[in-house]
Order: sequence, then C-alpha cells, then structure tokens
Amino acid sequence: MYHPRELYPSLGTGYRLGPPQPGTDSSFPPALAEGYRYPDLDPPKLDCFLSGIEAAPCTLGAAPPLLLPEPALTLPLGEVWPESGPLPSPPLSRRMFPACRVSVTGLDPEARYLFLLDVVPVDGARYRWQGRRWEPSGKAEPRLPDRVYIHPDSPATGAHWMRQPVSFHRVKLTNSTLDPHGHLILHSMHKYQPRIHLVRAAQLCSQHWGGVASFRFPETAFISVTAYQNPRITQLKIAANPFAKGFRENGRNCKRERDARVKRKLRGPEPGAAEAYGSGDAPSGPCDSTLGGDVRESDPEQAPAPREAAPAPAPPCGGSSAEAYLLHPAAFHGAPSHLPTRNPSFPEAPDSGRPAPYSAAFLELQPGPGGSGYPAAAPPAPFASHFLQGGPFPLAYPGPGAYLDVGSKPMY
DNA sequence: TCCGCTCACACCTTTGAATGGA
DNA sequence: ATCCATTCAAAGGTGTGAGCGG
Repeated sequence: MYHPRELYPSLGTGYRLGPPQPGTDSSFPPALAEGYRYPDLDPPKLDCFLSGIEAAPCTLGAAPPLLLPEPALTLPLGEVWPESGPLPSPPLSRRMFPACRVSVTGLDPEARYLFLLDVVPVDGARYRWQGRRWEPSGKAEPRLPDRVYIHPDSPATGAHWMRQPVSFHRVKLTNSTLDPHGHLILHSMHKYQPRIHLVRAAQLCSQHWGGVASFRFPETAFISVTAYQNPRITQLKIAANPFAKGFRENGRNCKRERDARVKRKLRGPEPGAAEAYGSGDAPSGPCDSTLGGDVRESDPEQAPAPREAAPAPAPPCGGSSAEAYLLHPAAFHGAPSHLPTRNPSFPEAPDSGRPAPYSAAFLELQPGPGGSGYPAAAPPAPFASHFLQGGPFPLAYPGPGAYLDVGSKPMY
C-alpha cells in the first residue's frame, strides 16, 4: 500500500474535477462517477466485476453532484513519511475477497494512468447481525484516516489498463488503527463503499495531474466484520476461495475431518498424517497483477463453486447483506436468500466462458428509487469546476460526514 | 451471559528461485 | 547463451476454535 505522493512526488499536488458525464444504461445499478476531467477524450467507462462472484459489466452512469469539502490534513509536497523504527511483526490483515475487478474503456492508449482503490464509510452507523439481517446498532466509531491502495501496475498506459480487467485482489484490510503497513483500515461492523479512482498523469514528471475519475459501484458496498456472522457466507467463501480449499466438503480441514482428527488425537498418534495432500486440481498458471488470482477462470472447479455452496431452499437471510472480513476472512460479499441461484438480471456475458455472475445477489442494496441506495436517474449535475489543493487523494466522499484527510497516517 | 476480538493452528495456494534439458 | 519447463521451498492466505475482555 502506498501513498501516491510518496511514490510519485513529481506528479504534483492538484488536479481539476469537472462535470460528470450522463449515463446511459439503466439496467444495472449505476456506477457513480464522482469527478472527471478528460477534456480531450470520451469519458472513460468502467465495468465492475466481483472476482469469483462476478457481475456483468456495469456501464458508468451519471454522477451525483460532486461535493468538495475543504482539504484537511496535508503534507508538504514531496515529503516522505519518516521511518519510525522497525516494522512490527506480521501484519494482522487479510485480503479482500472476492476482489474488486473493473474493466475500463475510453482511455487514451498512449497516456499513463494510475488505478487506485479506497474505501469510505457509507453512513454513520454501527451494524449488528440480527439473525436474519444487518441492522444499525448504535453510532459509528470515529472515522479512520483514509488510505489508498495503488494498483501495482500503476502507472501504466491506457492500452495496458484496457487490455484486460483490472483486479484489486491484493488489497488488504485490517482493523488495526496503528497498522504501519499501509493496509486499508476499517472498523469492524461498519458499512463501507469501495471506490475506484483513475488518475491520469498528463506528463509523468509534470507538476499537475492530468485528470481524475472516481467511481463507486453500489453493489460493492459491504459490512466489515472480524468473525463470520452468517454461516452461508462462510460456505460461500470456502467454496469460492482457493485458499480455503481445505475446508471444502472433501478437504482435510472440513468439519468431519477435523472432528475425526480430534478424536484420533485423544486416542493417540494420527496414523495417516504423512499422506499426500495434493489432489491435482490446483489452479494453474501464474497470477499476474492485473488478473485476480483468487478464482481461476480456467479452473472448472473453481468458478462454479458458489452455485454449489449452499443448499437450494436457503433460509432467509433478510434480503441483502454483505460482510467483509478484516483480520480474519478478508472479503466482501453478501448473503442472498437465493444464494445458489444465478440472478436472472445478470445474463451471462457473451464470450466470457464464465458462469453468469452472482453479483446482484450479493449486493448490499438499500431501498431506494432505483432498487439501490442511489437514484436510478442521476440528479442534474451542473458543471462546476473544482480544484483541490493539497493532494489528489482521497477524493471527497459525497455523503454525510465526508471530509478530506490526507496524510494523517503513514502510507506505504 | 453475550458478543466481538485476538491468537495459534493446520492446511492450502502462490510465488520465485534453482535446476536441467532442448 | 538463451529459452522453456519442471521442481522445490518459503511465504503467505484460509477458516476454525479457544481464550480473553468489555
């Protein structure tokens, strides 16, 4: 995890934000553009996927009015956070799973861009799992310093980003407010919204950012937890995450095997301990930085797993809910009442060769005009150019309690 | 008592270096 | 000398359960 100003101090401290572009496709919960300035280009379009539990492409919709608060804490240009002694041992963090993955079009193939991801609180409430659903339960903890994850391929050309979906599967979450490793810090039991930022460097060594576009996909909102609240979420993750293979039905770490081991332990030494574990169905091929490695599309056993993860007549889970795990299960995902069923609203993408996505089933959707927490039709967005001083990250979050807090914690 | 968090654990995947053959 | 495939070990990611504290 890095702070962009430390990595690329020459990129400058300010950037302009311009008018959002009108959206087109209303069949999906719209991705919301919070700011943009690409005067010489068609507006970029982002398609959102949940790796492993993948959504059909979601065309960029129109944006709400952009609210720009005063910048808060800033660092002098180019200042690097000092090293403060040795890093403490092992970071208590876990990867976000499934990972955010987006496709982008409309970039200048020659220009260079940075892809960033951050997570902002959705509201001011703390949540609690009430057996069937997540319900607000008290006031949220004070907001933590914002951190930004920079995609490791950054900066790269527009052609590079458009070549294939951009995966953020390496994003790590933690609830340690003192985390020195630069992981995204979240409060447990709070609702968050990931945002994708696309920053164009007009010239890598210039003193100005070439522009920035910021997107949020309502279907990726999640509630952070440190322990599973919903057992069906557990099953979904085990089924979909290759790292949890050992916990699957036939795995050595499944409940039946664990119970058997405990019994054998009580009786004496385990006789079959030296047997080989390999099953030969390990995912193949390298996991590059752009394509997520959490679920291999080429592995026929991996991708369809979520469909088989839960029994068909699933118990009600209270409609929509989502959990993202901090120290323990790193993920963001939901608990649809029809977990094993493909959502008909998301037809299989042509030529994808993948199972149709489950995304809609995992959405943390708020009741609202368009079925999501965001207006189906974007509000009018009068042009108003803004210029932020003090650093491009994070962008203002257009909601209650939004503020800009840059550099109050070391970023790596 | 309940609930959430921390920690240790076993199991598994990922990754990159080392090796050998073409 | 180069390229490619294979092997191997270390690093890292996973959920679970016990224990702890508020």
